[in-house]
Amino acid sequence: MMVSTKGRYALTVMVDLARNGGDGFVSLSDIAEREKLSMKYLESIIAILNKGGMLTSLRGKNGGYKLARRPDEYTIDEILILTEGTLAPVNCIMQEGVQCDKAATCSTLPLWAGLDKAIENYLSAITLEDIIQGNRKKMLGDYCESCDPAE
Amino acid sequence: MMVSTKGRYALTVMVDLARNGGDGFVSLSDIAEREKLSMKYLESIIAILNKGGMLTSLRGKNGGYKLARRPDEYTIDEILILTEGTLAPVNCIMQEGVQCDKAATCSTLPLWAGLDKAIENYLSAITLEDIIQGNRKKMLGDYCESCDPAE
DNA sequence: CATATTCCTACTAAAAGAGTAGGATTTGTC
DNA sequence: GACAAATCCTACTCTTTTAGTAGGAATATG
Repeated sequence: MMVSTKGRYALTVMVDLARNGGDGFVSLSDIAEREKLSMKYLESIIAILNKGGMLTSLRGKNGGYKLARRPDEYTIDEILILTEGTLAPVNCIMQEGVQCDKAATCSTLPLWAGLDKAIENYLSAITLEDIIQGNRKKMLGDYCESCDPAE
Repeated sequence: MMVSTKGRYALTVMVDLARNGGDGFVSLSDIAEREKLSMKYLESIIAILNKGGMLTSLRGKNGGYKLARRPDEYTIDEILILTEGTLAPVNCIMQEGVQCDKAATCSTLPLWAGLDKAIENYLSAITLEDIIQGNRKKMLGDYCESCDPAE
């Protein structure tokens, strides 16, 4: 499993904020209730989003969170990488510098690199806005059965 | 991480067999030595490949394993699904029947479904033969720097 | 000052990941 | 028939990750 509940719930929170945010701040308890998720757990997840600059927050009564940018300015890629740490499908493909010592001669490495690219490709082409618009064509591509054939 | 050492080593074993197999049987100790992997661990991995019909085996002295088909008849997809159980990037996208109870209204589900398809698409288009041929163009696509621009 | 909120640290239980250990069984060779 | 080399099989262990929970401090509003 590449994306854990951490990344999934983070995305859910972002979508919820995009939908229910508007100008004001949305409290975490509201989000947790709407999405039927543990507020305590969401706390730890939203902290990552907040520290990563994805949100702005306000403490105290009537406080809460709101998106730092417009929904179309977030790619799914960056949300998931921030919360999951990496989206690499294998350990071979982690950070820039350090590589497996067999990397130079490894015949399967190009496969993993290609898979990594395919995933990044897909997830960086979709934005929060696409999700709240329900842009199934963009998300499901050729596999979308309920998409208008004309674009 | 979507693919663990189990899937990675399984692929390594398959590639090794494709390269060093020929007609005869190759012993696991040979493979482990060549690939510098724990033979005991490989034992449990190759058992999955064997039971899954990917290999034929011969017990006793001079025994070993060999591929059940030609290298171009194995997709990477099927090797990894057999050994990993699933390649689904999230828990939401597991088996056919059972789904999350929020599936009907979940706005992020199409994203996960699309990601799943993108992964399957990539991995089912590549065969063992592509790997042993070092077909970087196919594996790395547009990101391949050392690929011939003409085809 | 009471209350609703974010913020912060620490803890825990279960599952998955990455092997190890030991031996039973089979088969070819001397 | 004994031996050696191999697959086959069951069980165990240690570590890391996952998925939370618990409790309280800091802050802002009415």
